[in-house]
Amino acid sequence: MARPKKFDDAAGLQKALNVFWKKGYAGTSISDLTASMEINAPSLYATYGDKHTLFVSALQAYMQSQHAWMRQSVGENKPVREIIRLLLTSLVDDTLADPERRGCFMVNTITEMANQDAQVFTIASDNEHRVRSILADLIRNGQQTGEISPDKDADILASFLFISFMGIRVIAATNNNKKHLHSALDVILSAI
Amino acid sequence: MARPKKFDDAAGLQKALNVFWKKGYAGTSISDLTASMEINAPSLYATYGDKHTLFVSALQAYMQSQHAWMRQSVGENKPVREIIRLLLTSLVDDTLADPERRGCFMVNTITEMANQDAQVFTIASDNEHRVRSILADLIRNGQQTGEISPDKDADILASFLFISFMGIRVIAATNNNKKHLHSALDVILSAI
DNA sequence: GTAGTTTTGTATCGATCATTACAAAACAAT
DNA sequence: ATTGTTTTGTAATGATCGATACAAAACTAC
Repeated sequence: MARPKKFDDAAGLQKALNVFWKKGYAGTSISDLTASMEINAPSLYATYGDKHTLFVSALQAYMQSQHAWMRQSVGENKPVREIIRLLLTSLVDDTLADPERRGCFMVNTITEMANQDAQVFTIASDNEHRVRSILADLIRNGQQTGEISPDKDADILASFLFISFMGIRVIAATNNNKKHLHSALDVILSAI
Repeated sequence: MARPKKFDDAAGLQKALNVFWKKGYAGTSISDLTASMEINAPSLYATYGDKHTLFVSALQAYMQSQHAWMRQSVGENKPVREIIRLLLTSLVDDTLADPERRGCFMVNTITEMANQDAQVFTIASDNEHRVRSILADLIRNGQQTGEISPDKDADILASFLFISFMGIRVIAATNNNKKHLHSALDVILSAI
């Protein structure tokens, strides 16, 4: 019926995501994208729309993978405190393991664009609500099992954890002392 | 001896800082800068060097003002816990008070450039060391007065606080619920 | 007022930006 | 083999990018 595509849409989106993640929105050119995705500009525009549309698609794909990781971790059959520790430690370890030290694509996008781009702002707000919700459910879970004091406000604790998540992602850009960061995680856990 | 300048160097640098703060490095054009600073491109280049040099100057000016604010707060004759609370609350309040919601210029710069720009990386690392040092001294102070347990590691607590600082700056970009954020500060303080 | 010095304004440099016209190419259906 | 459809590659669009050449302008010193 027609000439077949020689590239995979989802794989191309992932390539674009990696470029945006490394260089940011304004710092990424269409040339950067076409080079990494190994497609021509017309194919890029026909498949993904313009630069901003492609960026939003990449950001949403990233967000979904993050939520999936978090939900999977939260769903494991382990003590709640251990799950929180695993979330924190793998956040540190994964951030330090990236040879390009790109931090968190969502954090990078928030600090670059949330104050200028209404669509990005909406996505970031939505992300915050969802992550806080997942964390609050986890904490309520721990309150039911007796691991966490029922006197504490689960929503507030979730916000505290969310702040810690964001902070870790920023710190790990300049501090790669894993032992030291892990010690800081103990302090975070002591507040839960 | 020569034609006099019609603008103030320091004021121009502050204008440039505000533009970079709002739009980021890659998102700011020379036109943006000359428009805000109300000077011509040749004057800009003659006075501040090229775009990157000007950016670094702006970043260092911002960093120094932040350190000055922090040192002044830390030096006040108040209980240590109260000082920490004041640091945290004014961090939240100031971030929310900015009508442009620009967050923290240092955080924005780290997430945009620390993985790509060696000079920015060095400045960010230096900033981290200095701030952590100020916070660690403050905590050791509190340990001497008996406000903070001497069993705790002041350097680790300082890192924890630094993480919280960075996280707050990111969160406040999408969450402007002051009451809720202040409640999260209670959790932070409970860990000290 | 003239000479010397530095800043200013204008105008422009080549390079790159995001985006698209257009036609050749590659397939399926007939 | 021809037709119809979609993707591809090439090439180019006007706009803007960071950075500068050049000369008029504005001051001081003499």
